[in-house]
Parts: sequence; structure tokens; C-alpha cells
Amino acid sequence: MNITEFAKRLNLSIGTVSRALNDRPEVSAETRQYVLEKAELLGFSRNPNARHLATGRTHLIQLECPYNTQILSDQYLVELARGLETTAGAHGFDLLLHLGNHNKSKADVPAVDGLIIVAGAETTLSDIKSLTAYGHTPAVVISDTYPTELAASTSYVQIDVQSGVRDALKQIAAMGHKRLGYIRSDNPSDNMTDLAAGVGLVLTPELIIQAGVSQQQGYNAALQLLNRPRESRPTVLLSRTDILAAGAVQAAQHLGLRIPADVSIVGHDDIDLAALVSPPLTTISIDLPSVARTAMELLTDMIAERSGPAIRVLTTTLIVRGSLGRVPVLDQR
Amino acid sequence: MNITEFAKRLNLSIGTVSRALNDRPEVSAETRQYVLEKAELLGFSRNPNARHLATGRTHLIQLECPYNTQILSDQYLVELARGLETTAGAHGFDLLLHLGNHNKSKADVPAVDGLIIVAGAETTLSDIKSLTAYGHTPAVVISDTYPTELAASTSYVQIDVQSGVRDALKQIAAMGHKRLGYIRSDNPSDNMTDLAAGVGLVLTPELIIQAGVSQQQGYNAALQLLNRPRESRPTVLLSRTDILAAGAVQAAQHLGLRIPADVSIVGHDDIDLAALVSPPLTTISIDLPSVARTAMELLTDMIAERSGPAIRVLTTTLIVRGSLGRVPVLDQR
DNA sequence: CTGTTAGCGCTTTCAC
DNA sequence: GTGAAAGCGCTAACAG
Repeated sequence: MNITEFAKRLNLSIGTVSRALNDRPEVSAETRQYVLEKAELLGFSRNPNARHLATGRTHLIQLECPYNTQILSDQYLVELARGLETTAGAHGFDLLLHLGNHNKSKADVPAVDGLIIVAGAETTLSDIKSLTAYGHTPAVVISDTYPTELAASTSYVQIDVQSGVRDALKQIAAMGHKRLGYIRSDNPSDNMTDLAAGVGLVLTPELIIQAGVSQQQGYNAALQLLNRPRESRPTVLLSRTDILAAGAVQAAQHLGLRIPADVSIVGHDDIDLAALVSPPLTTISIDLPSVARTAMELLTDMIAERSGPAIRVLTTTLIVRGSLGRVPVLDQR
Repeated sequence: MNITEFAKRLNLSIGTVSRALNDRPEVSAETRQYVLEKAELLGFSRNPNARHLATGRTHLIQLECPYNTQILSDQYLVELARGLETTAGAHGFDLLLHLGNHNKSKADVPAVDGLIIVAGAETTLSDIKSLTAYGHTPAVVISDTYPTELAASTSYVQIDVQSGVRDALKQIAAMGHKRLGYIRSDNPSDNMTDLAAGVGLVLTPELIIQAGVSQQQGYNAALQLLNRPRESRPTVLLSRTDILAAGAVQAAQHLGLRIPADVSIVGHDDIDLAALVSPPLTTISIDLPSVARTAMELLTDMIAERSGPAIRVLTTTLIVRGSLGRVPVLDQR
């Protein structure tokens, strides 16, 4: 049944029915009530496609993820998606999922009101431009690096990883550690050495391992670091993600090292897994619900043209759990 | 720019342009080529909403997940979603994500061509009916239980958990185990006791624990089972999910039990995690890519009206890894 | 093979 | 406060 037939049954014009259904102020309360009741009764609901065409809005937001990226463990992704969906729902939007594993022809881009782009290490400005049809579709990019150039109609939620890392390093130094190992993912652009130096820790190149994404890769990297001779073996490992850290925990255990008595391990992201590993991971927490909320609010504001593009920086914080302890006595200098 | 203006610039009628863009056979090759080139050049692309209204199709498939369900670890969900998206993409469909954590008013259901419903323990037939608008929208339900009643226009991909469980139990029995512990999730309807009996294993009620979903819950359940007096302590634990099994592994290790020398552990689902735990989990594998492919093909066939609702049963298979071994000598009878 | 035109089902002016 | 009618931008049936 379409609105014409429905209106006919109610002896009303389609205009009135439409206004009632859209909660417009011009209809009398009784009429609105009557229309709503009848719609329920007769099982009438409007054709979304027709509304989309008439209004130019679909209430759809596309979540665009890179296919394989370091920070995105599956848990991270799901936790973020849940947060986004909740906020989106509160604003009347639905989430369209693009995991980035298929190359669509530019022709049949779905009609979305906006995009949330989760940036990976390889996401370029030109990717963003083509996704947003050169700024025609409002978008929010979630990234851990500061945007070098701003695209039109594109906001940024920048996750300031440094803030939490700095806290972690401070804490690590306070615990007496001198030799830090760093298991990093694929992102080449971080200045961990400088940050470490800032708290008096020396991070030499041999103690930095480019690991990747998976727990297995974290395991291998940690093995390599922990198999060094005792006097140059790091007493604490910092990992770019919790998944890598979980692998590091396994590696330590396989080598018969106790955590944190023999070696401390610090993760990053604070996904659910972090608290479940044993010992639970001290980790640098990204407040994902708050990332999701911020991103979605920037986006809905732009869609509603309440405001233009903006940049929000969210800091990360250290969550202290059992995997970080004092430096072993033997390694105190 | 809309199709009218675009056609005008090409000195063609909108009909011809539309046919060329839709790859219809009635246009000459040169015209089609010309239209395609010009579209690219002038940056013209059709308004999806107008197409949706005119064709009655959106090329959108809604992925409906229960909010919190036992089988669905985040990894399981993402692996399934990736598979679905790949197959959907190959058929020209996009995926709309509904994680089920917001209650939408029935009024603004998005316009989708079909649904994939991941059934949880609490998903009822009436849930399915309301999601599909009482069979008006084609749907495929992915479930591990056999549907009691069929909804109209609704196909089923049933994951036959029993097949793999039977294999696992056979293998467990062959390894000499007598006392089996079972860590189950929230789904009350399984006949593990009967299945165990089928291979000569006795599964008494005390050795079945209703755990839940999380790794922590698996840990607790395993602790409870493994803390029993030696002569009644199970020598092998079977878990309903890999996440629970991962918790069980932790519990065993905390109790100083070696896996599999002192206790064997078997998981379920074969998510990526299973191979990464140490020792890697023997687990009952659900071939998620194949679940995804089957579901999506059933759905696209129904959408295209190539075929009606159907039921496909996919079996599970045992993947043998390090966490399952022979029964300890002391426990041989 | 191409042009013309009638819908698709709604929203939204514009009258009254 | 309500009705009538003009779009929204496309597809597809119908002529030619």
C-alpha cells in the first residue's frame, strides 16, 4: 500500500497524511493521532526509497575500514562499530559497512549521507578524496596521525597516541626500567625514540622491531627481543597493540620468564582482551566509545549543516594492570 | 548534474543515456562507449535514490546480529562479515550493519533487498517475522539449531554442530579419555550427554558447566572443573567456543597443569585465535567463508527470484592441533 | 537503434 | 488546518 491509497482510506489528502507522519506542526493533534493509529492498524509504512529521492537524504552512514591495518584488531573494529552504531542510531542513522576488501566500480556508490573513514597506515589523502567524491559527501576520518592537508567537508578525530605513550614511559621509568623494547606495527612514522629519551630511557634501533598485526607476529618479535643476552635484554616491552602484546606475553612465558617479575609488558588500545590476558595487561587506553561519539557527532553536525569541518583530538591514557612491575633487582643500575 | 542535463550535453535522449549506463543490449556499441567516456569526463553519476525508487531495488543487504550472543565472539562476527561482504560485493550488494543494540521504531526501517540474520540463543521466530516484515523481505537465517517452523521467504543455513562434535568425541575417546568436562555457553538445548554416550564417554551433570561468553567465564568454569579431586577430575575439556577454551587454557596453566600432558582442551569455531593460543587449540571448525558464501547465494537467488526458500546444512569438522593429547597414564583405567 | 513519456511514492510549495 | 499539484531523477514501456 502506498501513501495515496492509504490517504484515500482515511478520507484525507496525501499532503495531510505526509505531514502527520513527518510530525509537522501544521497538522492538528487529532488528525495526527488518527493517522498514526490507522497506519499502525492497516500496517502502512512509507516507501523509504521515495522519501530518499524526495528529501535527498538516506540516513545512511558508511563505515569505511581499510582491509588490513595494524591498529585494527577485529575486536577494536567491533568495539568501534558498536559505539558508532549506538550513536548513529540515536541520531536516526544506520551504518553501512565497507571492510574495504572489494573494489567497487565508481559507478554504483551507494547513496550515503556521510562517511566515517577509519584510516590505516596506507590511507592517503587521495583515497579520502575519492571516497568523499571530492568533498561532496561529509566525512570524518579517524586517524592516529595529524592530517597534513585538509580535504573539504572532512573532519578529523585524531587519536593522540603520544599522550598515553608519554604517561606509559613515565611510569616505566619510575619503575626503574632502563632498557625498553618496542614492538611496533607497520606504521613507520612514530617518534618513540624521542619520546623515550624524554623520560631518560634509551631506545636503541636494535630494540625496535617492526612486527605487524597478528598475535603470532607479536610473539616472534618478543622472542627476538627477549633472547638477547641478559645484560642487553629489555626489561620491559611496549607494544603498539594489545594483540601484539598478547603474543609477547606468550613468548615471555615460553621462555620461562615471569611477568612482571622478570619482564614487564605494556600494550596499547585497551581492547577487551587486554584485561583477560594473564597477567592482565597494563595498556594505553583509547576510549573507543568516546571516539565513536565524537566522530558521529562531528558527522551529523556537518550533515545537518550545523557546522563545518573540524578537528578533535582525543588523548589516550595509561591503564595500569598487572603486567607492568618494577625492574628486576639484577637489572637495577 | 542529473541525467537530463547530461543527456542534453551529449545531444542524446535520456532514454539512450540510461540504456547505455545500464549496459542494455539495445544501444549501439559506439553510443555506449561515447556515453561512458563523457560520464567519466564530465563527472556524471546517476542519483542512486532515483534508481532505487524506479527499480524497487537498493542493492543493500542488512546483516542483523543479536547484541550479545554466545557463539559470536567479535572475531567470529568480523570473519563472517568479511566473508559476507566479499560475496555480496561480487553480486553487487552492499552490507548494512545492525548489531542489534538499538531499538528502532518500526517506522524508519531502511530499504533493503534482503537480510542475513545471525541467530542467537534468544532469537525467536517472531523476531524473524518482524525483521522480514512477515516474509515480505527475503532473508537467510544463520543458525546452529534446526528451524522448528519456516517463515515465508526465509532460507536457513544451519550449522550442524553435532557432526564436528561427534568427530571430536570419537577422537577424544580414541585417545583413551574417560572423563570429559563440558563448558557450555548459554544455549541450553544441546544433547552433549547423548553424543558423549555414543562414543562410550560418560558426561555427568557435575561435569557440565554453563559458562557464558567471555574468556573470563571460560576461565572460571575450567577452574571449577579442574579443581575437582584427581579421581573425578576430567582429563579433557570441551568448550562451546574458542574464547571459552582460551580461558580454560589459562585456568589449566594457572593450576600448573600442562596441556595436553595433564589435561586436554578442545575448542569450537576455529576462529583465528584458536591457532594462536599456546598450545594451539584442537577445535571444531566452522568454515565461515563457506557459511558466508552459502548464505549470500541463497539470498541473492531469492532476491532475483531464481529460487524460493531453502535449507542448507553445513557440517563442522575437527581440526587437530596441540591442545588434545592422550589421557595421562595415571588416569588410564 | 533512438526519442518520448508515463510512472515509481513521497515531500513540499502554493492556494484556500 | 487541509487539499491540489509540481517536482525529486531515474527506469522502462511504447512508438517510431
